Amino acid sequence: MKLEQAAKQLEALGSPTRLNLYLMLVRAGDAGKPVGSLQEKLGIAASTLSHHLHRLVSTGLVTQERQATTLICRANYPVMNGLIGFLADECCADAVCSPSEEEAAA
Amino acid sequence: MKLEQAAKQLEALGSPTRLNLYLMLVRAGDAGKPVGSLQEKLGIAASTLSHHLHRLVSTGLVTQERQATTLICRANYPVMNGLIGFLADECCADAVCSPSEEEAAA
DNA sequence: ACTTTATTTCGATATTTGTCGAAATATCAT
DNA sequence: ATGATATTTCGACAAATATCGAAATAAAGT
Repeated sequence: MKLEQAAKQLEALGSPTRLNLYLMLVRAGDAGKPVGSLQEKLGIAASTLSHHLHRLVSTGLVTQERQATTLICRANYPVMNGLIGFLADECCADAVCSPSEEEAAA
Repeated sequence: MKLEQAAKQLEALGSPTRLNLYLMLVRAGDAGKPVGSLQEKLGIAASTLSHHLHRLVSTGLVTQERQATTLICRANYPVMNGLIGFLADECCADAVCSPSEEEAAA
């Protein structure tokens, strides 16, 4: 994964509203959640939610599927795994990340 | 980890400049990097770098230690591990996130 | 075709962010 | 104390973001 892409995804998750939003979708699982239901729970204007959702969707972290007039949103797990992998890999590039260990570099 | 805290850390990493900065510190390992050296490599104004560093430090992702007139910066691995753990935990709350298919191999 | 429901786009505004240069501060050497 | 080096704080400004309400669009039912 490119640094630019990772930064975009991190930025997308780096707002309490959007992180909360994403977690709601994760908890909703495969069924996903319609936009309206998310809006009700978050208590923000529909236009504001649309803006935040767009940011999540544009990074690939969330997908959307139409079902009649409602839009179902889902967390995109592979993308999140890619991001976690990026962090884990880069974090451990030259260093030992487990807090228990201190010296292991060759 | 609280959502608010995780969002702050994600936001801190969610800028190409700061993510790059953090990765430089990770690669520097235990020795860390003085601010001046980081500034030279990044080619940004000292005051701008100071601003970005402050954001990383204030979330706990980076620590600083004075050595005479220079400030050594280091990546704070446990904090990063906490963040990765938060993402992994929340990501897998209700769903199967098998990283084995994505990267395991070997 | 018209209406209803669901969501987005538009325009406006307040806040936050990123950036810089200049001045201030901190630490050490002389 | 004075001077040198390293870094931060202080304004200042442009750009991006978050927010809202109103109007526009999409899809389906009547």
